[in-house]
Amino acid sequence: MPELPEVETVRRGLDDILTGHRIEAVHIDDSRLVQPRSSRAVERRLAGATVTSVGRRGKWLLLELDTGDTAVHHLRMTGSFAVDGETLPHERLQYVTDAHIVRYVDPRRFGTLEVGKHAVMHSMLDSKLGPEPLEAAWDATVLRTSLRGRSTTIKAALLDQRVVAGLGNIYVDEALHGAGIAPRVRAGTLSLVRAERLVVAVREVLTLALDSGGSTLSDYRQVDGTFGSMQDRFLVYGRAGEPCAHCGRALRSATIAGRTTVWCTHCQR
DNA sequence: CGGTAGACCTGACCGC
DNA sequence: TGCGGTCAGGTCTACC
Repeated sequence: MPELPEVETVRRGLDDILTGHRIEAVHIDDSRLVQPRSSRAVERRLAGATVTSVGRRGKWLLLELDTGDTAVHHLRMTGSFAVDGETLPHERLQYVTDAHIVRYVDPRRFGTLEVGKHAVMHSMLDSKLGPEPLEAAWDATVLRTSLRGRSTTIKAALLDQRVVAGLGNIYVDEALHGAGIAPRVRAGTLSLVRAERLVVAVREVLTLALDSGGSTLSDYRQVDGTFGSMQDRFLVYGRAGEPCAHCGRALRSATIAGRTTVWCTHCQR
């Protein structure tokens, strides 16, 4: 589920709830969650720490702690957080703070939690992630440089977190539609003009999604329990066979880069 | 180097 | 109602 807009929405919710508060206890109920597996050690390591900020890098959430540690969550497909209330189905972890109980829920248990020293966690993320798409440092020239010589499709390239951090299957399809670029275009052949259009389209769709509180499909919701509304604004994702919003022709679907991909064969070249 | 399938899990949904 | 098949927002690994 969660791509950059959903993870950023969760970050803002967690920042409001956790920053400045002391973690009294952590309860982990999923032997797969912690990497590398030692739930009890992580529970002990986090207990007593105060959260100094909640950050995000790509699709990763970072709880910065006054102990010098960073707790790094990845939600994968179905992870989400909720605050207070009753125990939820598929609850895998609780942060019990001096003010709230923060619950991590993940039906499919793909999500991960890693805890380590601040510098270690940040360099781990930097080693696997490219630039943030909403930061000015990422532009058409940077994008073209990262795509140079790559024969793979633009769809696969945008899903590659080393090219740009935070896009997933939904927002790649939406951005390619916005930019008028077909998903099978060879990444290394993108002209500067088209790269500029793509950067603009990525920023537009991510900004719209952030303003909508993210997309709610089945699992995702905001930390306060409210739903996002970006799913109502998708122009291509989940709309195979429906008319293109621009030209009215039926949207086409195929598997590209191993993922279901939807696009308009007329508007996207 | 690059690409694609398979694995990791569970639930929802569809057709019979 | 129940069963089997298919699909899902992500990433990593094995293999060609």
